[in-house]
Amino acid sequence: MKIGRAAEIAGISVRTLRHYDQIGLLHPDVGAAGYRSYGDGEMETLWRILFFRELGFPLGQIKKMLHEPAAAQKEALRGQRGLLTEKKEHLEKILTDIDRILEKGFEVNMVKTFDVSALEEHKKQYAKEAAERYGETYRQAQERTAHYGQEDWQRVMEESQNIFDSLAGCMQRGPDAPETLYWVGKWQEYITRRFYSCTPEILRGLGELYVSDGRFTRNIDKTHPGLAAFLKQAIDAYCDKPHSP
Amino acid sequence: MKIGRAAEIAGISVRTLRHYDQIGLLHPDVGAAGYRSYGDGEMETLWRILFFRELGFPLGQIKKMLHEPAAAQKEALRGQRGLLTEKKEHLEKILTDIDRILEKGFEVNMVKTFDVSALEEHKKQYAKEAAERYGETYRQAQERTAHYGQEDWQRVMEESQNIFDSLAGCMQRGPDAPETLYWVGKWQEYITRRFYSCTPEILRGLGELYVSDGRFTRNIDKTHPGLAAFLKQAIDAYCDKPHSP
DNA sequence: GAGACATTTACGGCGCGTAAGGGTAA
DNA sequence: ATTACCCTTACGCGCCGTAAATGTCT
Repeated sequence: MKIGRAAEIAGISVRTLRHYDQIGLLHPDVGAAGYRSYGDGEMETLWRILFFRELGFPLGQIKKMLHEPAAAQKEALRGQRGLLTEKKEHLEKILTDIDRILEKGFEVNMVKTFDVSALEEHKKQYAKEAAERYGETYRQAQERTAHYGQEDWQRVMEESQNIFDSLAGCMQRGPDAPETLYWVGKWQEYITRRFYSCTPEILRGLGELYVSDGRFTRNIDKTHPGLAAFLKQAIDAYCDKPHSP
Repeated sequence: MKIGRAAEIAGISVRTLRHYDQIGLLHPDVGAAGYRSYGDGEMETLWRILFFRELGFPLGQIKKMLHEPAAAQKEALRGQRGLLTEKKEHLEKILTDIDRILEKGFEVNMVKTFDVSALEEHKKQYAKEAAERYGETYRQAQERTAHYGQEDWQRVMEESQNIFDSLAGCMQRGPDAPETLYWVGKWQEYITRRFYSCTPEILRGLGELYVSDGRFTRNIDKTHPGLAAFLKQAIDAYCDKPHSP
């Protein structure tokens, strides 16, 4: 079978078949004139290649998987499942953002500053069980913010801006200065009042997020460059002191 | 502000900023020495660029959107929402496939041959309301196949293979030969018995899917090249005759 | 003059689509 | 000789990471 017919049967393009030959994914027999020839064996392999491709595997990995036993392939499937799940969750988060913007206006985007959902995401890398503990907190925030109107968001953001301004004013005093710690307390109180019960543990998680996740860092550093890093240190200092509730 | 500092504050790489300059997305001022200089205005623009980037917009589109009014931007957001929703649904479908394979084994993949969920997907392009009508059918199939074990699937696939073999044998007689129509009827009956009530309308939809969606075409043409196209014609002939139930 | 910054040019990676230019089979 | 295939080579897309070679500020 020549390449055109093989492509037609497989429902893919000739270019694709040549590409697979080039990257060593599927080498057909080659006749005297240089024509590629696909037999039953090649079509069977091609079939499996396209099968994995539909499941979202990159071609490089398919190349490795082809000659592995079924058990190893299932293992790869589990890995793939994890990857795709992450992608899906990421998309869901973006979709939530878009919906919120369409409903409440562009300004509401600052919500990210206290978004625990990203906290789950981040924590997964360190402690897997931690991820689920924030589920309830997340729902709490979702419920409460659902009732907020445009004006509420306006106020919410003013408040956070005030605290950030104050914290920025403390940056020379150091992250463990009494005044700094006072404003960290205010921040914790603000989140608790406006969104969800912000425990020291969650607060610490948010602090880490502020420096490790660009989206948060940007939001905080926007008006006061360097504040995110400072705030993280201040939060750590605050949580290490015995006076947190 | 020089490029390094700007990148640091924005939480992105220097390379990214230069890239944005190169593609005309964000032109900073340039000093005598060729150094790029980012002022408040540029940082504000950059901020908005990154905002849209987080929402999954391609840079090219961001470039256009930047100078549009908020209303047009919201319109773009709605479009983006649609795109991302499709991507998400695609991922969900793959995830379903993977789960089914992990549970029932690789062989079950042939299920696609009568997967109405893809039918929804396809119909969307032609008639939007049609999409929802298949929701119930889909759930029906989900429920019934949930109880199938490995052996059940074995039999299910043997049955479909038999019908396909018979249909392939009819290919010379033409798509409207009595024998062909008989086996089309068998196919409809088979789907109804095994998965969901297959109305002529759904059957017709499946027929179109067999030639328009590569995944289906491949599954059918695998053993009998050309059968997919033939089956579509036969289904059309069958549904045009008054003898369908 | 050393070191930390800045500059430019350019390849690579993914999965092919899409020419451009030319050989082969029936 | 035409037509319908086949071949190779190579650019392009999207978004930068990662050199490499060189200039500028303090």
